[in-house]
Amino acid sequence: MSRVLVVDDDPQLLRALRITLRAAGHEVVTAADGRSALKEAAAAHPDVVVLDLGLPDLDGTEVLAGLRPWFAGPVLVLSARTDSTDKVEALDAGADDYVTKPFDMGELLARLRALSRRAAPGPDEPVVVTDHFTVDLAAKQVTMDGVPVRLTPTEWGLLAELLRAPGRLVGQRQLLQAVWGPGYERETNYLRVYLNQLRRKLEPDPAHPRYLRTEPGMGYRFTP
Amino acid sequence: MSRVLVVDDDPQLLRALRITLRAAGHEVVTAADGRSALKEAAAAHPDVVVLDLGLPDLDGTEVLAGLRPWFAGPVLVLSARTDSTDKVEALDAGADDYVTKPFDMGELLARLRALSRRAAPGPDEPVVVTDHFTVDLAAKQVTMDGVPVRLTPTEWGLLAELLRAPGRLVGQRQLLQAVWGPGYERETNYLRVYLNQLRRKLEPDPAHPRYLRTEPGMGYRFTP
DNA sequence: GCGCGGCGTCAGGATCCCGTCAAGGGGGAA
DNA sequence: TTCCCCCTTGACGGGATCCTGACGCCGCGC
Repeated sequence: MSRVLVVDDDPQLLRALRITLRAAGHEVVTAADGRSALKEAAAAHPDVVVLDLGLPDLDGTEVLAGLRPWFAGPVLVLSARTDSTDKVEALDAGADDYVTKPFDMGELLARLRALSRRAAPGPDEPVVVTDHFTVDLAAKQVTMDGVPVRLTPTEWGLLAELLRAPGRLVGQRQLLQAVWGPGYERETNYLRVYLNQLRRKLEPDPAHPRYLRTEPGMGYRFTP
Repeated sequence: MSRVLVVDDDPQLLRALRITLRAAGHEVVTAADGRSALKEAAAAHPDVVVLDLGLPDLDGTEVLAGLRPWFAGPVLVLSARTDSTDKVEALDAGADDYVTKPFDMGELLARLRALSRRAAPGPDEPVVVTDHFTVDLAAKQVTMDGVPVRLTPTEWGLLAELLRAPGRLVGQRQLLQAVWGPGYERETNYLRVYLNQLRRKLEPDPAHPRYLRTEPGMGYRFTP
């Protein structure tokens, strides 16, 4: 049916999830910590990720942050923490659903079905190539003519959000919310400043953008 | 930001939701029972629906069933029932998320944000093709012979409203209200000006419109 | 033939939006 | 501590977009 990456450090729960998901017709890949989770995700190209927030090495939100720039599929977060601030944090960091432990297996499967229904058909190719520069979303690296280009975290977030939907127009609100978080939807200055910086670093002619184009009054668009 | 339809029979909760959602920058439409929910959904074209399962007239799943054939946006279900079989049932009936009452407002908003993030690539057909031009609603892009055509936000609003009902007549009042908002129903000048611009950009012979036709005294019609 | 309402067309000015630059502040590294 | 990088914020000029009014045309009814 689809490939699921399960990330959890509890071997017992991992085993139970593997059996249940297999029985439901999924192919299962597992990881027990954050680093191997990111590695497995890049290597196995899963359709869905089930992610436990309580990992030994990395914080769950760090894994989410490492995943989201290039992984377009749904991420379902598992956690023992029932506090709603934790939920809000994880959801805003890019999670699509949040289930508290202990949970019912049937419900988990139903939530996965609901998420898969919405699955973006876009190919989550971790590397974007143009005539002038190459962006490796998974490795967080940009190169022009083989020379690496240094981007600040904010520049990177903005670029990643634009590259996730090549050719599609991305509204300024969506960009602001994705990069700066909810509550910054009005700060369109930020977009102007950072788009300018990105264009200076990536565009062959920053005054006449070819890749990072502006649609006045609506948003921005990355055209390959 | 986006239009939310809230369906609940508890006036107090309805009021709280309305206030919270407004504060978060959403436009709010409400309904207190299943039948008016379906009517409102058809009339107001919401982006998201928040649906209480315990309604006086219809069962929540019936509302879902009535909504889903044509409504592609996210539906978040509210319910007092915590049993996981209820959750599975609702999720498999087409709900995208299931929150049990009582719930935290911040969490609800975060879940709505997560759902809206996914909303863009709908399962419906977001591309309209004619012999002379192609309109990609999701990417907000128009092309003629492969060459992109730039439209202003107002032109987009008008075109999108006309394309939502291919072949059907759209009244001027409906167009004005959809694009300029309530209170502009008399400004038929606007329609003349912007229809003119659209025709100049899209029609092969702007003087004799083939796709964006006028019905004198009634409105306009897009004929594929 | 005549008047009238609705529509298409055009152009000008006000307003909003975008690109650009530079200065200030905060946090992390040396 | 000091330094440096990055983020934020404000200001300004130029350009695009929107609104507005005017004019002429056409079809309809009288």
